[in-house]
Amino acid sequence: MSNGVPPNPARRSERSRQAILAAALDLCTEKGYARATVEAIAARAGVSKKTIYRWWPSKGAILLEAINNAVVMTTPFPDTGDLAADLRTQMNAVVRLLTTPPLGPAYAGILTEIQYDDELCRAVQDVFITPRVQAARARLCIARDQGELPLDADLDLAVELFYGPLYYRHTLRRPPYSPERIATLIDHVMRALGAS
Amino acid sequence: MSNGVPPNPARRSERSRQAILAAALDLCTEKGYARATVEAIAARAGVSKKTIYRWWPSKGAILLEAINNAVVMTTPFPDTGDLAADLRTQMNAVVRLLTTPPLGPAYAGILTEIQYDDELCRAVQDVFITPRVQAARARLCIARDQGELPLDADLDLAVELFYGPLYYRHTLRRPPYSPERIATLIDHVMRALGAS
Amino acid sequence: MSNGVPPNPARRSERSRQAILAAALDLCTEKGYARATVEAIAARAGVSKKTIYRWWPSKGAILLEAINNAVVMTTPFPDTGDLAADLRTQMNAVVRLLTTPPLGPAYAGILTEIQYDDELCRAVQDVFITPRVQAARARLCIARDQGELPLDADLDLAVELFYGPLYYRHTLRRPPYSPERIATLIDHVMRALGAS
Amino acid sequence: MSNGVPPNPARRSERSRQAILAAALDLCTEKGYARATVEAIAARAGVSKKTIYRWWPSKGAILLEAINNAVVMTTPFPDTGDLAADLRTQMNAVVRLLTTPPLGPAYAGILTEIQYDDELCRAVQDVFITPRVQAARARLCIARDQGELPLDADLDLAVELFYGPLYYRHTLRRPPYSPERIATLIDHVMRALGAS
DNA sequence: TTCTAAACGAGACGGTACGTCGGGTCTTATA
DNA sequence: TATAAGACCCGACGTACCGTCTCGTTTAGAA
Repeated sequence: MSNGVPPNPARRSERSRQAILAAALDLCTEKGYARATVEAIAARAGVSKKTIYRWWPSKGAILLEAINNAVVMTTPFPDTGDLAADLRTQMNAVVRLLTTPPLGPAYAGILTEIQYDDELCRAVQDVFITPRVQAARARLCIARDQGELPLDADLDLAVELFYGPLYYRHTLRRPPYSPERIATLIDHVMRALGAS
Repeated sequence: MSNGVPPNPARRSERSRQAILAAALDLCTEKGYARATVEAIAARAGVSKKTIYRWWPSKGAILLEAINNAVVMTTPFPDTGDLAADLRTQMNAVVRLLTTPPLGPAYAGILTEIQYDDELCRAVQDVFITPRVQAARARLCIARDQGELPLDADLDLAVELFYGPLYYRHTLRRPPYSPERIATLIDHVMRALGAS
Repeated sequence: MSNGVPPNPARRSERSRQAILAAALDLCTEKGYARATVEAIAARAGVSKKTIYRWWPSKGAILLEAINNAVVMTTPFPDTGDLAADLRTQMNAVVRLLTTPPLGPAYAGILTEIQYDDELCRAVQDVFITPRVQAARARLCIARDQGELPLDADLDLAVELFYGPLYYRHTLRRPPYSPERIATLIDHVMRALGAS
Repeated sequence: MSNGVPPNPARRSERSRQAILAAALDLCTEKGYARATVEAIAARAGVSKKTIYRWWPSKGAILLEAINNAVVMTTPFPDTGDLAADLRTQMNAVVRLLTTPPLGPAYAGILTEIQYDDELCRAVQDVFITPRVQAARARLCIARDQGELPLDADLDLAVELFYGPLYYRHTLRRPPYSPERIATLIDHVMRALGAS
């Protein structure tokens, strides 16, 4: 399936790479994930399809890189010492990621693609999901150590109780959580975890 | 863009309809949602593509009907008087729906399709999601009236706390909830809601 | 290929027959032979496709009947005693048949259809071509008997020399013969035949 | 309706082109013009339909090129100094073209297609008909200059008197001219033109 | 005059082919 | 040797008609 000889990254055109990532995000925003075809991305970026397939295995992979590029610098998990406040910050950011251009359509598209593309799924887990889940869990761990959560709190379940409803709404295309609703959600889950 | 004349349902071939629904589910199971093309469904069902497009606007619509056909008779929301037990029953059924052939692949495919297809999205809401959400909510309502939940319990949030984590796992392709884990989840959410 | 039981002509609906013939000619004129589909003819005539296929084996057969209906009463081969004049009359009529609505497009279409449809070809020969060729030959025969042509004139060749150029222009879609040009053509052929 | 960008002929695959032309002629011979569909040609040639539509607007255009390829090298209008003999040679070749595989079915099909397809008609005129008509006329011109025909001979009419009957027989699907009959035809037309 | 078998309108059906689109691979020329 | 350009094979799309086949509903000839 793959080429015999992998390309030499040293000779890669950074100019093309940036153009492709930008074109991919733009097209996702303008026409939606499904119509942002590799063909269209190549045309928009002024790039050959071959160049795209040389460096990425699929459209999803391009957008994963594009999103990661954009998000990586903006969102370490906050730690102000107030767990609920930090969760509000973070969860609102997730809702924004799921719903707001330019990243929203791209991320939503990736979430559909991983249902069919195992390779992409692995990549998304590795570079995107797992680190963020770990970060969230680590923040909860700190909160527990500082007494904001009981010692026996089920932190893995906690993560899913916090984020599950957000993804539930997205997957079923219900209206996204408002900040107020997120606050309510956090209160409930904290209570579920046995917080004071 | 649309048809001139809508077809006459009275003259519809039930034989073809059944063959199409069965072929669609089978192909979804065998080759996955993406490869279950309209072309392949038509061939498998021994039916012309025109017949498919006469009655359904898209592949997703076929599978929605197929799933609804299969599920409608098996799952009214149970009411044994024990809310937690009923939730366990129901939520395990949802996990099964999301993961187990022949319906799993089809339902998963539909959940991706509604991200792009507004008409299908509306149909899925109307015939599938909303009735089931309402049924769940109604069951919680009964539980509240019977004192299993406090009078001020936020039932809408409750639904999302129960089902959110299930869809979260599915959307991110994490391993599905086990029955034990579901029990734990239910315990936590009951506590979040302030159950005794 | 054919039905078990042939239909009973006594019970045939004359109303439908007329509507079909008219619709076929109209559609041929409006959209051309190729777009005058059986489907469109049925719709235009307010008639079921089954009714068409019950009485005609193909679109070409409909139009053959339509043309024959229209032409049969207007054109016996003229005989004024002046062969050249009669030929002018007749050949101008042929050019008109080949070029002028409502019969032109239909006849042109039939001439293409007989290249592929042997049954239609036989029908066209029997009901249309052969009688007219015979009539022309008969007229030439009379002319020969009356001394307008030599006794040894090759009448079969004559027919083809008269009509051949007309069909040549039609088949190659060159501009049709003008009346003047027809006169010249007749003069030449008369000379070829050895007329005084 | 038309394409955005015309393809670049320099990059064209000669291999595919040859395969397509050969497949088109073969299928025409084997199954007839009507059944030689673009789909079948593509399959036979081992080529995608896209490749066909990239370079030809229609099936007729393919066969026009195929025929022209095959005929161009074999038939300049002969000039042995004996007009009647040259006409015999040439007209027999035309009868063969109209009746004999592999070119006969293809040429016959094109002659029907040009009745509906104006673009193809223009192409056929330009690359096939007009040059050959001109060549015939030029040969007659030479004959006239050399005294084989009178100075005032109507050469345009002559061409149509020679070839008209051939096309007449073809269009009406009468049996093709035999060489002997062609000789008789030529004699008559020469006399019509006033040859000595 | 009534009955009844047919022809009828409507149009759904299984097919074949259409012309288009995009995927992923491969070739050619340029820098 | 990576690139832009883009032709290539392939598979699927959604549409158009084909000719066949039910369906009720007229309707016209025999009873």
